[in-house]
Amino acid sequence: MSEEKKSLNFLEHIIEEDLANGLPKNDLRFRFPPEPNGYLHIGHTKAIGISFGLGEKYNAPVNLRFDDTNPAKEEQEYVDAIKRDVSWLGYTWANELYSSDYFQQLYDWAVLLIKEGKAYVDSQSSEAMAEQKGTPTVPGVDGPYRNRSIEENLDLFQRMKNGEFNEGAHVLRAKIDMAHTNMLMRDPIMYRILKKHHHRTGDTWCIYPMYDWTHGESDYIEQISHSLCSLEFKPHRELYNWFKESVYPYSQEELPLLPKQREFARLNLSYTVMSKRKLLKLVQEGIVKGWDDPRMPTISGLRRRGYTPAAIRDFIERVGVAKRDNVIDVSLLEFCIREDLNKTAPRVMAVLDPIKLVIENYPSDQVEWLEAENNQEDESAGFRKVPFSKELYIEKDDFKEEANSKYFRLTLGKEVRLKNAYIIKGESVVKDANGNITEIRCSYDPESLSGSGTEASLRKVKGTLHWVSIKHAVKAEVREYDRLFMHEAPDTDEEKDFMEFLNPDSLKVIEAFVEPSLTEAQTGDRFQFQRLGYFNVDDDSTADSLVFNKTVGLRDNWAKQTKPAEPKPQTQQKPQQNKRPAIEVIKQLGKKYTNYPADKQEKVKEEIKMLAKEVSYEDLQPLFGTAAKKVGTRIATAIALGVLLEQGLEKHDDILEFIEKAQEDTNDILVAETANL
RNA sequence: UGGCCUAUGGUGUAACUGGCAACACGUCUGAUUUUGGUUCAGAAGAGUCUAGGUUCGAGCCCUAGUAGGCCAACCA
Repeated sequence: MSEEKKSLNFLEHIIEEDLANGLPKNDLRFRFPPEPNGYLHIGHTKAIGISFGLGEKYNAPVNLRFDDTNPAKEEQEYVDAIKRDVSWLGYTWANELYSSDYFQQLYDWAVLLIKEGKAYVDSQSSEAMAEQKGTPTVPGVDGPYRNRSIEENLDLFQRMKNGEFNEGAHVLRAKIDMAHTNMLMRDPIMYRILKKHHHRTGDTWCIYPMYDWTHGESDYIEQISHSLCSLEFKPHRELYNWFKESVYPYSQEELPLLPKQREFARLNLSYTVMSKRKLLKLVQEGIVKGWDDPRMPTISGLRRRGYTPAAIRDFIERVGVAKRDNVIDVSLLEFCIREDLNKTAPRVMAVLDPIKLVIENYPSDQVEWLEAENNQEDESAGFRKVPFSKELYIEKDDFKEEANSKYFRLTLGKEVRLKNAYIIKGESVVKDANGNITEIRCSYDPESLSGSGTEASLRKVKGTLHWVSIKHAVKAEVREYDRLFMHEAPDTDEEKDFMEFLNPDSLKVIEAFVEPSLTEAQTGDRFQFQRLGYFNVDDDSTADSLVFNKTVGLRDNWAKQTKPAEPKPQTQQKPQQNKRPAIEVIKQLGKKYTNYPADKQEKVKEEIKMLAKEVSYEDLQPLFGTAAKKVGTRIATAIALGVLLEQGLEKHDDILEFIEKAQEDTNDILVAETANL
């Protein structure tokens, strides 16, 4: 009875392999190590989901460890926000820990490293050190303090710790190799003097350890088995290993397990940015109202926007884990939240862009409280009452004086159903002096009440409209959001700053009318405004002035048909394809050539001819040797060759040979293309 | 002119130690529907960056290219 096995991602493969090679399952331990210098965003959720997800999968502890080694940037406010966000997502950490808890241990180990000659105090300016460090292509050179005596190093380091020196006077460096191809191995700094107050250790320390030294050893101290981080830390792995192996002999009795760092590609989401620095800029420049602005990709922003933890976790699951750079389409995130909310959100009626509808044959003073189902996807959701009367608001978009048969909504002379109420027929319109419609007049069929079971009520009409009784309508502010940036990957453009792609219309504030039941709604409550989308009650909402956020719209096939004009944003052009040499493109086009239908082949052929004009004989020549079975490539070569010959290329022997072989081929196209060369 | 990493439909991820490329989103049909939603049925779309090699057989292995990413903070 094997449940179909879910395929593993590469991290799970690594763990399975370690387990198979004898790592006890009980030794599995993970960690999520945020620096408390900003708010968590959806990108972090991936890292959280990976490590906490693995913890859940293998029933292993996951530590929440604050990587707080830089007192200049870190604050308690961020610690609190991070804890709140991780909890909100529904994860439970085994221990709440701080790198700063290990400062003493780190210091003790550093002293031992100095004694072994593996670390030294450097007393140069940062500029001088940077110069000696070299560049990726130029090896570094040793600095003048590199070979200080162990005694001097010990003395200096001790005095650094005691606060005898000013910031910048000295640093402690690991002594590795200034000419190493990995720049991180060129005697990396382990400690710097920082006379700053730390949010946890106060003024106890005036030297603070750097990331590489701290992070790996914190993993080691916590006996983390798999330390998972994003790809940009790949080069750090070598140093991570150097440090941990250097320290291992000191503590192998108490700390037998050496952690293993592995790296995955971080998440990018289309039409937004995903770096704390850039998000902070949006906050500081007032582009958004704060870290929790519903347009922000922060966890707190998504939460305020109405996203659910379940939807976000589902999203992370679907996104997968691998090692290549990626840009996830927001439509996947939207799919996840719709899927969750569709099952759980109560339906209500709200009109965002109202126009008055008068039912001429409905008694002026009559009010009916009609039965409305709260959620047809959830039987337990029950029913509520909505008031109906002679004068209603409907959506402006839901009426046209005349329209073709594809338009299912209200027109003059046609019937539609009012959701939960009656079938109506458009009769006439009232216009102002400028010809704008100010009022729609209709008649209703008193026999057609929803759910009454009468023959009239069962009549099929093509459209159903939502509405709200004017007399009973409640005013509410609705905030509609659009993407923050116009560019799919705003921070990848080489010339333009990401701020240049800001969408000026990312927020639209609307005065809407909602059904009266919504006066009961509490902050955070989520609803489906029928036919419109999902909305939640914003933090700014009060009892007498409701504020809603639009979480996400419903899928809308009608809108797609109406304006297919929206040009597919050009941004999907792969930058690589733009810069690719013509010959490369020709090869690619050729490869698929034989699969294309005839008309497409014509097009591709023209394209190849265009490209061939940029190709030299030297480019093309190697393709003459293309394997016989790769017919497409040979066809493309033939087409391109034709262009070159036309331009006066001489027929070398290898060209003749190529043509000769092609003529003998069984593929008609190839034969035809080479026939008149 | 250096080192490291990556390359599979529009997007993202699969394909157990080589066996004629799967799933999801998106797109497009059709059915159902008192939400142009949901649900259901179906379709299109990749010969796996290129070339060569090993093999009976390569997305997986080897070689050489090409393209993209990361690396020069007393940040993490």
